[in-house]
Amino acid sequence: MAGLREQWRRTAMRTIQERALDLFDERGFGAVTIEEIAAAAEVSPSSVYRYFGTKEGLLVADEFDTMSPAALGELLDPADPVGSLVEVVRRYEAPQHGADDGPGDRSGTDGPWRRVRYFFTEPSVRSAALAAMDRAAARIAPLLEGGGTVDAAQARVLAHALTFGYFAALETWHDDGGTRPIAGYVTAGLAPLRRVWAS
Amino acid sequence: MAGLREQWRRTAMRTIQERALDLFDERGFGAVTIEEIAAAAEVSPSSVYRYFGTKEGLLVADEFDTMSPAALGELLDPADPVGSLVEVVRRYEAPQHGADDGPGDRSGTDGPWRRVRYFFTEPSVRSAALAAMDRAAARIAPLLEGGGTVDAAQARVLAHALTFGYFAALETWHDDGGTRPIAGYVTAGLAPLRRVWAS
DNA sequence: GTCGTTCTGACAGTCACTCTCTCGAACGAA
DNA sequence: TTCGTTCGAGAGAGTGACTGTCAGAACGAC
Repeated sequence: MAGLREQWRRTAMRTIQERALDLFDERGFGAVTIEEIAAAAEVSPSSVYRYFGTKEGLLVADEFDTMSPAALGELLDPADPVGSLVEVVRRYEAPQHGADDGPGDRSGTDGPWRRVRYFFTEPSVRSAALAAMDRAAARIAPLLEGGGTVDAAQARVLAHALTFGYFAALETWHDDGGTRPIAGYVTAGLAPLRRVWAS
Repeated sequence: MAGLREQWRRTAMRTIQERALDLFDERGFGAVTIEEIAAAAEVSPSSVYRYFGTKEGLLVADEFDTMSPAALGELLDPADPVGSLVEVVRRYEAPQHGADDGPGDRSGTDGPWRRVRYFFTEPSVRSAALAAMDRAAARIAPLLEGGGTVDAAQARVLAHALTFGYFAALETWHDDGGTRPIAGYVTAGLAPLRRVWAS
């Protein structure tokens, strides 16, 4: 059912991303070419572009981008978007999101840290991450009109406030060293925004 | 005092920007090369890069980027940032911001419309605009800690909420055709955010 | 097995952007 | 005014991200 083709596509994407991360960590983002990444992953450069679009996409590729609107709607409570966001982050942070290697040293594996670090150290990647936040905002904006207390324009503003507020919290987390759980930073950082939806 | 050098630099930047806009409007952003812009403005391509850094910078170059922190501090009231923002937009929209051509047809001249249009029609320009908002947020964040009611992390979140909320309002304005004043869209769109600073 | 579709890799081309170097013109001081 | 100094402009070459197109191969359905 999974489709043999689709299955191989996923594993190919994973290995490309991993090889890319390896090279980036080793020599720096700017010093690695797409061609080298393709060679390391044993695919053609064309495939890298087909899968990720841009070089930055290798780091920013986001499962939320491909999530269906319906699934997104279940995640987000229009009455308490900040709480929903914290919950999503908390679930996302739970184990299993470190590839499926057993317990042990987690520093070099694939916590969020490894990818996200580049959001805040590599300007072009930061820009791409901002664009991803922007796309996310466009998707959740309609979901915020729920209560009927805000119109479409305000929903758009609040969606941007949420997604980029999240981004800001993520940066604080990064600046702190990226050790403590992200959810705490989101809870604390976005606390003032809760007043928007307070009764 | 103005420095003869600095003066010519400014006029050069103006003409480059105007020629670029002309070409973009005529043939589309993607179909114009830096080389053509440089030729039209009678400067070298090197100068275009020196002045604006990137092709998108031609449209996103922002006087707030170069504004001193002190001047920024005077514009922004930590107790009512939304009101301050509206006030800045209102002042920015007042006449005189249309170059120094006399009254008359304003459609083709240089209202905000002409540049801002590309923020929402050209993806790469949108991305650059988001980056500019991000830089602005980094600059105003420290100013929001005024009351002592928010810490640095929360100030960063709120700064992003403000700047990208503004961006969202701007997009609504654009989608509406860009005719009515922007300040109205900012006031209406950011209204829910006022609750954050409500006593 | 066979056909239509879809994905892949190869290739070439464009252009944004960087780096380096040289020259001339503006600046500050005598 | 004049003489160093400094700064910016232009020229040129190079890199690499990204875009198209195309032929061939693997896949899925029958």
